[in-house]
Amino acid sequence: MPKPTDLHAKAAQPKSRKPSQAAKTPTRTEKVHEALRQAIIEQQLPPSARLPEDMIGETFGTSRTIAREALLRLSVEGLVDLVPNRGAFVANPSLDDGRDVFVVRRGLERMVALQLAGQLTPAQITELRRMLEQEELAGARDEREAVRLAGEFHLRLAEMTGNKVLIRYLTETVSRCSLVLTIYGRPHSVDCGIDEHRQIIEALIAGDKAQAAELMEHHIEQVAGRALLETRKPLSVQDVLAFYATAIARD
Amino acid sequence: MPKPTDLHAKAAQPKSRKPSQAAKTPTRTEKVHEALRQAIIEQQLPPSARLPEDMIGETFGTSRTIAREALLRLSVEGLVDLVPNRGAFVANPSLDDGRDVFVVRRGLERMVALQLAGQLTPAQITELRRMLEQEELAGARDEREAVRLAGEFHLRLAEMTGNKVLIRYLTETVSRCSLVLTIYGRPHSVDCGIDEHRQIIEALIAGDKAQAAELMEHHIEQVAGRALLETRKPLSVQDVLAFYATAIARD
DNA sequence: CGTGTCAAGATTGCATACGATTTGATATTA
DNA sequence: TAATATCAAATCGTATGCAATCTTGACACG
Repeated sequence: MPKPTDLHAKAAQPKSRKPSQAAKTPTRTEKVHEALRQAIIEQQLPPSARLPEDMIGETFGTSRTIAREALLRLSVEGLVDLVPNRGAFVANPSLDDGRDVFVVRRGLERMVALQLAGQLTPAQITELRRMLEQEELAGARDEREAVRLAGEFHLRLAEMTGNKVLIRYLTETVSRCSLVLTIYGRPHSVDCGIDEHRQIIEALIAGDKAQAAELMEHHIEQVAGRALLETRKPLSVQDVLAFYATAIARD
Repeated sequence: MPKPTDLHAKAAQPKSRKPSQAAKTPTRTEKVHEALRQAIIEQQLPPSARLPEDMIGETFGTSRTIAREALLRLSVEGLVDLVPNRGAFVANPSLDDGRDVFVVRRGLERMVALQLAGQLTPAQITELRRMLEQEELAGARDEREAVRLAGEFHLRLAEMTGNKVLIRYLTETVSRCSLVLTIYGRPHSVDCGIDEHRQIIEALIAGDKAQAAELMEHHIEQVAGRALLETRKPLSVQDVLAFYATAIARD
């Protein structure tokens, strides 16, 4: 590779307006991205559904360019499969893929717990307690809301670490876990045991790192177990075929 | 939000050609993406360097469209900062950002160790041993090569878990760690202690999960420590200003 | 009746055009 | 001189067009 001397621009400081920029990012791409994201994890779009750029553009009143960018972002998040020259599809992770996501999520949540134990501010504690109440309130009544709140809880914890990388990865894996659960989970049992959440908070407040990490891992294990261990639902056609395919592939 | 009933396409199976597709993905976007990635983590492009779409397109003989897509991908990897209406810049993570990346990487590497301990096949073991030899060989002589091999080692371990999510996240964090080290590390000390690598492999073979995890975490800690603890290099202008900015922002 | 071929249609890959935004320099004014 | 207004250059945001590629279904053939 030739040294791209052309690219050696002088290092200009990108006016890092970290404090101010937070407010606005309502770019059209973001909008479409978020909308699709929601649609997917709320099961409005079934796994493997086609997502042609044209149609998305039309639906949102923009051009293919925007749709394309949103799809690209979704594909790196793992919510969309981008097949070259074929188009975009809502991801349809195999059971194994699902397990992988949960494994990583468990590890990430463990990091959150370790980092937060004994570090919560009073304000954060009251906020978490309030979220817990809301969960209880919605729990019995509104299924969809309960699921949303449960996810929110985990995300909020991640945010409290202040670790941007951790936040992004956890956000992604939570989304993907939702998708996996819509495929393999039972029709929305309350995915998160509220009591488990409470225990976790207590451990975090107590500052018992080991205990908090343990509880958190166990909690995720539970959620995963409810869905993935019991292979109630029939496997998708893809899974079945994939099984035979790999069996055959052994040369 | 109106229910996008239009989007309810019938679920078409995207011919998941998992076995075959692995070979080809020489799309132009990928090429540019990879080239820029290399250039960045090999310090050919200094942090905060401008990366205008036009210029990149010209340099690689394609249009802005390609450059744009590559930059977008790089930005989600955290190697590039994308400032709306201003353009793309090589990322210039702050010291805190750097620490965050290392924290997450440590956790991810721990997952790798836990999952691999006692699970390595004989073929994998010999491969790892061979890599170790190569590292020793290059170690004293070629700095750049040594760094590359060290990264390779960690990536290869991740790949052996077979966990796609873990692989992706670790790939990303390794890249970002490289970038951080180019900013805050001393001019390329051999970033990975080869002996530490050897110990890790032994623990993995022995199947001692706790020991392997411990060694791995310690190893990453070492690498991070070599760079981040000792704030030898002066902080970047951004860091300094950010410090004063937050001091002032306290209203 | 199963299979191979091929053309039409659908959809993406990529390039290009044009308006919008930002920036920095220059001119203007108190 | 210092502050401000104005303008031109650079660069991005977005839409759109055309060629390349893939899919599908019809049709001929064995």
